[in-house]
Amino acid sequence: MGISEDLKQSKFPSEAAKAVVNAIYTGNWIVQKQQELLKPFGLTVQQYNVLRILRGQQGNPMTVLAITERMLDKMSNASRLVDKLVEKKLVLRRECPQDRRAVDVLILPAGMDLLTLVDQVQNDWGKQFDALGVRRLEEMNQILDEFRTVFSHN
Amino acid sequence: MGISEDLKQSKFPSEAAKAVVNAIYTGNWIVQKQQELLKPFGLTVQQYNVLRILRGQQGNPMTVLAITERMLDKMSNASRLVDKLVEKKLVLRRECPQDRRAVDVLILPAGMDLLTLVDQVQNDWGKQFDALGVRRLEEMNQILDEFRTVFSHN
DNA sequence: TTGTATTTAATGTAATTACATTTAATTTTA
DNA sequence: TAAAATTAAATGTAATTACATTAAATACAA
Repeated sequence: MGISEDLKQSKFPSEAAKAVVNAIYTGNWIVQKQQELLKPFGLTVQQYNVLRILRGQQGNPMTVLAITERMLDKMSNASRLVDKLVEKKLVLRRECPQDRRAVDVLILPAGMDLLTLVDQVQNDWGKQFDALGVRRLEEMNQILDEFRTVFSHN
Repeated sequence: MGISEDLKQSKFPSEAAKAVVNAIYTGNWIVQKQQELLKPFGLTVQQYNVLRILRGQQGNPMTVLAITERMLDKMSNASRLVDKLVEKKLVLRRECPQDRRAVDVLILPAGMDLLTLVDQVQNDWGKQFDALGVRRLEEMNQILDEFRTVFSHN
């Protein structure tokens, strides 16, 4: 039931190559599930991610740059994501008084309310991973961190 | 140097929630690196992935559907990816004689040659993961497989 | 100060992706 | 067989993403 079966690929050039493929595949697999869950709420995964980041600031505003630093996908355009969320009236955008180049973004009550709804669904889904046990999940986090930090010198 | 620092998020609702975020982040992190490496060759990550799948068939043709089954991102449109590869003259598309609904796709010598070039760069990059040790990489693959199969009953 | 460099965000655009629909071929069923 | 259902791929489209450029504000250096 591993990656070999999922991708119908019996062998890999190395265990490292397999791990690379496995990590990408697992990430995509999760994102696709989340996408499904978010669809009824009219949110993309990226928009959801930005909303959660804003909530994490407990009502304090964040600049677009600060949001980008916390995003899972560094490539995506936070400016346009915020645009969409403003359109949906889930967040507020206003000029930052300290630095007029920057823009403060704040989550609105409607955004918080939507997150509350979405979280219920996402948490129900995520709960199933508890079956792995905290010990095993810690191990997974540890190993993924290690994997990325092989490159810390780059 | 873990996920907490990378995303500047000090705590997570649960170890499972952290693992979900970590898996997505790690997958994106790898894809971004690959993207960079592929750029000089004019290939997207998805196109590269399709080429490798075709090479894996050792010269045998594959239908578009068979390609889709092996793709890392099941969502993407193999038909259009093949289009791009045909445009670049890296693969050949022809009607499948057994089933005229289907289409056979074959990698061309030019495609193989390009892969050889790209592989050198990708392998150099991937080689650094060997520092983790085969044992540790096996553990990573095992744990990611487990993570996905918590849901095998869905 | 003034000119230069840097920072922050927005924008233009081309390409890609998501998703639904269509077309054509094959398989199943009545 | 003929009609209906299913399968495989292509296509239309709207949204999103990648990436370069621009615009505006601030910081820095001569």
